[in-house]
Amino acid sequence: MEDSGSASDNQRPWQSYHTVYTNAKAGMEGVDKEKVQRVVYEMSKGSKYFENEERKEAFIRQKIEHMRARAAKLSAADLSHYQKVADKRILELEATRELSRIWLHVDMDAFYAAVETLSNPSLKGKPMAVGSMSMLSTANYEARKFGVRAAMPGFIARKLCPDLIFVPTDFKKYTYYSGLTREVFRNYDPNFMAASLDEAYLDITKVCKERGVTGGEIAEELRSRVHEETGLTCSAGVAPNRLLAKVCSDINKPNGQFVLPNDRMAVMTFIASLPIRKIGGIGKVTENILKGVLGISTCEEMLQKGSFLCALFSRSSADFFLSVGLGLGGTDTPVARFRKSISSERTFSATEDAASLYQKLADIAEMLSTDM
DNA sequence: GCGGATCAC
DNA sequence: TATGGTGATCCGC
Repeated sequence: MEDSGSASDNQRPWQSYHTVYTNAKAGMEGVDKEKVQRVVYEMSKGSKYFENEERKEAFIRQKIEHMRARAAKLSAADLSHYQKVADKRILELEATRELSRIWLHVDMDAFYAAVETLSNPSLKGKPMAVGSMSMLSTANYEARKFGVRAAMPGFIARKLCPDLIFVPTDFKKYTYYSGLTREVFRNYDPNFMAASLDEAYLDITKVCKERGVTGGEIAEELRSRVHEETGLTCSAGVAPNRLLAKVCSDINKPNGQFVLPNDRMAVMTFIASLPIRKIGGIGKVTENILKGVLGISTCEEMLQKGSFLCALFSRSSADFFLSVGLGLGGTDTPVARFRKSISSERTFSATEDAASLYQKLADIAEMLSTDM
């Protein structure tokens, strides 16, 4: 972990503001990352948003320092104790390993952008993003070559790619096409789990067995049928659990697939060199903390540093980290899921006018009431 | 139990 | 000019 207050940052200040848009995303392999970071920094510096990001980054650095100090204080006896704790947990987790089910994760390629291109074919081959000057939902692959990506504000994207075409979001359209894909999914697993409009998990164990085909063959067929029914392409991952299937669907994106066999050695080899940031649930903060405190970058290192993980983190966090190191993930078919909360929020420009703040509160409460 | 932080899409 | 909205979970207090 670099020290963000170092002299080198004063020479290249944009490198201290480096936590946004840095994780690898499909279609962004050839991008000049330093140029993108410089443009993002130039467009961001001085803004309230930027100040808040810096405040959050400073807080994380402080948290890392605190945890490093705790780690350094651990005695040999402590470490020996926590090594035993970790070894025991690893054995217990290993005992839960399930290799009898085949999971498929399907992920539509640049979904919103692809749908918009279907309804307006003149967009084909041109850099395009769905969203507004404030925020982009997604960008097509032509735009990604310029460093434009989902969650980036449009005004920065236009700086990176002056010819970028902006298309406003149209959820009705995406919901309709999502429904078409789900009709295809249903044929392979009637209990499939929708993760969003453009992602789903399918337990294809049964259909593989009944038809005497491999998971890879099902994935090829499903992707063809999705394309026939919608004109859209998707990518798929096949693996013994959902966590791994999700990682696999990203490997040959777009319009590709990757199969990880139901074999313990294959899983352990696959997971060994895998960057932890690829794992769902490990975001930029957790990545920074694990790297900064324990030097952990790959899943394999989760097991090697098991004693520290058990010493420094809660039981549930340590269990999650160790299970990642083992390549374990969900294999069950959860029953119906219930919504636990409902909320409404709106971003607005800063004001100290009490009357206007109360009015906004009333408006948002009204929207929430309508939703409920 | 609550509010803030983190994460995913 | 300008950096989203919804829902879930975890942690510290």
